[in-house]
Amino acid sequence: MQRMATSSPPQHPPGSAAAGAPVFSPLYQQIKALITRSLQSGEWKPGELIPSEAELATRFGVSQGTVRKAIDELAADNLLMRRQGRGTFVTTHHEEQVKFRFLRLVPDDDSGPALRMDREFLACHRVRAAADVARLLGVKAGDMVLEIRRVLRIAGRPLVYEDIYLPAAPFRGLTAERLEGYKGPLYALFESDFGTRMVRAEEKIRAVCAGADEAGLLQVEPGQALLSVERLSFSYGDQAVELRRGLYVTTHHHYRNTLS
Amino acid sequence: MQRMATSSPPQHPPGSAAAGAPVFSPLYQQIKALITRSLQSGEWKPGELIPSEAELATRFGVSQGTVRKAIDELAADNLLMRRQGRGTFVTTHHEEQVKFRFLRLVPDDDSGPALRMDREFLACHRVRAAADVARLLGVKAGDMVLEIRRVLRIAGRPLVYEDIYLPAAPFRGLTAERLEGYKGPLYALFESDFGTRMVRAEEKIRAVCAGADEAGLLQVEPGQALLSVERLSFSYGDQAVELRRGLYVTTHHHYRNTLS
DNA sequence: GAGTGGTCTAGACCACTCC
DNA sequence: GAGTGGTCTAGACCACTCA
Repeated sequence: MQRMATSSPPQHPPGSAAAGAPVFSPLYQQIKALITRSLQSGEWKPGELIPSEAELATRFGVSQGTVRKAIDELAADNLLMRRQGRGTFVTTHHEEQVKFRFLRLVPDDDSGPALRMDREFLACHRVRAAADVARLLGVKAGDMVLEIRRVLRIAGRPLVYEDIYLPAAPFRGLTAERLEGYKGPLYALFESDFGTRMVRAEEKIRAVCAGADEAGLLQVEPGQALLSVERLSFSYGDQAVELRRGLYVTTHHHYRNTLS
Repeated sequence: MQRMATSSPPQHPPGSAAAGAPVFSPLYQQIKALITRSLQSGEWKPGELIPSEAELATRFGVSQGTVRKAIDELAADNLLMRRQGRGTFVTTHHEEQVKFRFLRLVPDDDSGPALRMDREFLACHRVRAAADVARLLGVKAGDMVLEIRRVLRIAGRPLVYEDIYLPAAPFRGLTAERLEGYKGPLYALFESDFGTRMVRAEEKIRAVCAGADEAGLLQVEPGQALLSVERLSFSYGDQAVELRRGLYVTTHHHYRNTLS
């Protein structure tokens, strides 16, 4: 492994990242990129054990400490999971603990046992992407996208209505039947069946009043306040692969966030 | 520095943290605790430079690498800030970049220049804590707390209404006049005048309909949907020191969150 | 007991900031 | 050039898991 030198002319003023300047890149960042590439290419699949630190150090020709630092950061980003004595594993959405990494809605009274969430799929069809959807997903306006609509219920009461958009190409073959038959989280299905792992997401949250349609779907009064959550999810390499527009009923649940 | 041994009887079954078992504590965690204590005691004040890694290593009798790992974690928790070539500084709320660490409301169209936020204080008085407020702040119901009410405006339009509760004791001397005269963020004032640093916070977010009073204060129609944000802020040692109930107008702004 | 990640050390050298 | 944090190495030992 070659270190990227701060090559020849040290002409650019200190502190300024001059245009196109060959900036210093630490070795462990390069290792991190190599590991990420192996994850992306499917060399190590979600849930699997990756080679030991010593093995990777040999493979990349660096010290174990350098591999360690790379893995540290990937673990901090939730791409890998370390387990002392066992090894380092690729993170997966098929795991109890990770189930609520993306849905941040929790019961106001969380003392009782966690209730099972029921899902009803209302639609799953191909449509042409509207301009805003296309822009966010990084496809051309009018390109085909998959649209999924569903309602989540808890103890029979509607809690969430979601409108989900996926680029058609990578999710070819995703049908209503497949959705109905699948038990786990949607992101686990995407991971298993389509090799697309959601790694990161950004949400825009606002309060809106329920319109007639939404009120009907969520069994609330028209005009009731609902939490509107627009989520853009990214896979490896910061590629946007899902747009989700949700309406949450927050009468007995709330969106939980931690600031630090 | 003594390492905490996994003391005598290794009787508890592996993997289970048996009651009161003297668990293994790495050296760097102990160093981290010592540094935190110095921060809490005011030995190093917000904005100040702390001793160099080498100096701390000597003081604590450990290697620089161990101090480094401790500082790494404190920096990740936003308690310290490293600056290559200059040193390590205590984080402070008096800094441009940190201004919006806690207020996550951003304009829908963030292309224009950031607009200045105007503040109007509606109240600042001592009241007896209601049961729920007392519980969250960790004081006894009926104890005195400080209540501050304010409205934030942007370009003259009301954006946020907040009802803030502080335990009376540590904030003795905080008056309406002091609030009016202060330019920076509230958390910067708390830090400078009362030695209380907000380090972490938890928010519960829901959607509510504006009542008559709230609609008046925020200049919206009664019944309009508002974002309700209840924030509990913590200082060093996970001590709750502020409860804030806010209502955000999200017609041209949204709450931004990142999931990973 | 072998293998894994986790901690700790000591030392070298690099990049950055400031005088 | 002195001082700081940032990177990288090599090696020792520890805690944990599993066979």
